[in-house]
Amino acid sequence: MNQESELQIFRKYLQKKGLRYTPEREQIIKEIFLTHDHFDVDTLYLRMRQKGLQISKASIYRLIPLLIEAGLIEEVFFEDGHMHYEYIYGHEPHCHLRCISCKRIEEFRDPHWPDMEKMLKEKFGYEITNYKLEVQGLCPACKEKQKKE
Amino acid sequence: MNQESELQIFRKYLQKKGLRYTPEREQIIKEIFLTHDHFDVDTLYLRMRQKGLQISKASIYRLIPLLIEAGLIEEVFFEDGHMHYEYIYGHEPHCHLRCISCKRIEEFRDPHWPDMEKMLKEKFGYEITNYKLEVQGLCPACKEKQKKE
DNA sequence: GTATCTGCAAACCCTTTGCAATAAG
DNA sequence: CTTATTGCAAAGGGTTTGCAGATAC
Repeated sequence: MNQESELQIFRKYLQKKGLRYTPEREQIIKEIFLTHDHFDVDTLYLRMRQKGLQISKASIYRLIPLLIEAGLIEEVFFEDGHMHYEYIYGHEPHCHLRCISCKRIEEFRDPHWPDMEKMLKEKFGYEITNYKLEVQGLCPACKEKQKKE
Repeated sequence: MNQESELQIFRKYLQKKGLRYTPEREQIIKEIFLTHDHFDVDTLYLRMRQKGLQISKASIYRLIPLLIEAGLIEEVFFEDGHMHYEYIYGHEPHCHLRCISCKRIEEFRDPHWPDMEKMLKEKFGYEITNYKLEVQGLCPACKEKQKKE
């Protein structure tokens, strides 16, 4: 569950695919691993630049599909014209509750998911690969603000 | 629940906002109302052109936020580089199960949602405006195909 | 009459891609 | 040594926007 083992998972994935483990890829992955927050390409890129790491955006864009296929990150939502990702490996699956006003995000577990998954398998015959429950609303603070207006 | 009443809902919405009910808007809305399928801007635009309706894409793009705010349509998912919408007014809320291979979509009800909504309100104090449960997987047909390969 | 709406084309922005040089295995 | 990867800059594609003329109210 430490950083070493996640890098190793990715190395194995690359090996299996005949792809290469480069310093650039290692730097990007380490930067993603640093936090469990959601991220987007531009923010990640700027964060790395500020640290003096010179990585091109193209390399980040090219790495993302690999990380998704390796099961390390996931698309979480599309907002403000670009995709947002989340580093998921080793973390319990969770859902997102977003405030439509201040964009704050709360995470929560869906206790019903195992039942739902079973139901979907039985009813539709699908092999489920992932699920995403996204709830939107007004957080308490923004609800207050609206009242005052 | 018929077409007339949905148009009226939209007219009221426009009136309240000081906006105008134009023939172009009416044509676009009627076209969206024709089917309950998911749609995207380009498909809608081409469908209208084939019928000889001359509407600019800009007008469709400008109308969409209004329809969402009026509660008539909803973003359902972002795929293949563009957003997909769904006409929701008067329809029971439902979730989507998508095949990652053939892109087929099944709809289903989430029987646990009322419980979840209650839980989220109590735990986080949010006023919930909408939710989206999106499940991905392999449909039975695509599962068969993969076995053979 | 006034403010909104339209179509058009250009601008925008995120993402992808072609290329020549570089580097991993 | 072969093939994948890099950075760059240009291209791509969906969406937004500025504008001038038209139109709803």
